[in-house]
Amino acid sequence: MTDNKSPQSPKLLLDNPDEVNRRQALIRASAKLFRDKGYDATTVRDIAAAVGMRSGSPFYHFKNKQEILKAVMEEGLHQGFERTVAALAEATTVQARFRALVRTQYGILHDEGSEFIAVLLYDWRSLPPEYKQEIIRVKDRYDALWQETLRDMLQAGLLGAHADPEQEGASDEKMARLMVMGAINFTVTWYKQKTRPEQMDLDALADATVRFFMRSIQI
Amino acid sequence: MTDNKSPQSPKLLLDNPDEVNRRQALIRASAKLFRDKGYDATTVRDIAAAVGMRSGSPFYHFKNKQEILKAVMEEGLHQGFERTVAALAEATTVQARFRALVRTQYGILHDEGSEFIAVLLYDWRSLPPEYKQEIIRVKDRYDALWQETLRDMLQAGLLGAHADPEQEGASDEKMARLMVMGAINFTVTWYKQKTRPEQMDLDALADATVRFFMRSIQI
DNA sequence: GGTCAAACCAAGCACTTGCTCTGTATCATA
DNA sequence: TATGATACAGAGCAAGTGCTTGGTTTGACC
Repeated sequence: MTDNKSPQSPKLLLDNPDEVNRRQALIRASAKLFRDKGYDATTVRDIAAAVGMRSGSPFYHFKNKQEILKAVMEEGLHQGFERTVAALAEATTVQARFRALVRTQYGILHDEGSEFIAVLLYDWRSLPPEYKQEIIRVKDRYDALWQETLRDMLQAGLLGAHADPEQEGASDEKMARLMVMGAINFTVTWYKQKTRPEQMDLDALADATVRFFMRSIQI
Repeated sequence: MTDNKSPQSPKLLLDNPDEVNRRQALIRASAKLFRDKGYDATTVRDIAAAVGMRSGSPFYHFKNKQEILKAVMEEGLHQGFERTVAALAEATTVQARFRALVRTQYGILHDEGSEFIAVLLYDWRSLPPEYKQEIIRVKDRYDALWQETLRDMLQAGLLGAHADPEQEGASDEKMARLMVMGAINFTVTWYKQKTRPEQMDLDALADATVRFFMRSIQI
């Protein structure tokens, strides 16, 4: 016995303009499943069923399961990059840019239908090494967006222990990025949206995060 | 074909006093494997081979694979709790206790042979819900150790944006813990020991972390 | 109306997985 | 010396796994 369901009716192409590309539907469905159960615990049959396919059909779009994982991560990085660039474009001051970075990252991690980066963080070790390098290349550009603003923050004395003008520099910048992004990214392990009403929403979470990390300006 | 190796020679009981208990050896070996490849990607045969058993033998010590995962996490929390309590006992000032917490947590996460908590963070979702509750109970006591010191830090104005005496309190304390522990715990995704010589060791990493989070004392 | 590619199904293969079950070597104790 | 408990080995089963392969449907285009 293999699959059993009603016969095919491939009219999704015209019905749902959002998913003209069935490949994109597979990526989105896979991201949700990977985020919930993990890459290894998600079977190809799960993925296929989530988009109304049979178990063998995803391999028309991807040559193997690992390429689905890679596609999910790439999708996340590209979406994340564009969202971050757009958010930074609207911010003028350093403080506003920092707040924009934080808020956008929370959205990327926790918005509905945006499970890609969470998968990247969770299932990184499931990705074959040859794929890792390609992803890292995109991730570096992503990190650079943060690094720039954090450097300005440090120089302005808005971050870190004390505003010491003659400090190491690059090492501190990297440390600042790892700590701030670490704290934010780690929310994927504990933050659950829409569970309880008293739960902070993403705006409140971003505010609290900015408040915690950013030093008040010494007037 | 199943396993094939030399016949058994069960003298480990007296040879290796560290692992009088073979169950403990299974837990330790499993922790390493889980940490490397993840729970789902680690087979029972991997675990058995790591301690010189055949594929069916671990089930003499554990009723199923999930109980091995649970045992790994419990071991991690108990070890972590004791290490943390011991470290706090030697620290007197608030700053020293904070530094002790940070340094100990890094050790728990990255010391050789101490992969339990990393597994807890990585493979939490692989644990069946009925087991999760038991673990959470222990984890809460663990978190309380942090909460106490962080509260003192906040009240002394050593943490957070500004030392505002009449602030919310409990909410801030929790946020502080989530941010600080998040940043530290997230190092499991990027910190690799003993790779390159210029890499920070755990002491340097702890110092940099404390420096980043802790405000200098206003003299 | 015939052709063709895109997109999928149906069926299954080869292999792996967690786990069981029976037997057995070892040691402690009576 | 008999007996029971401990701690495995050995063999394998049933279910599930990623993936392949050949055929089928659909819509587009000349």
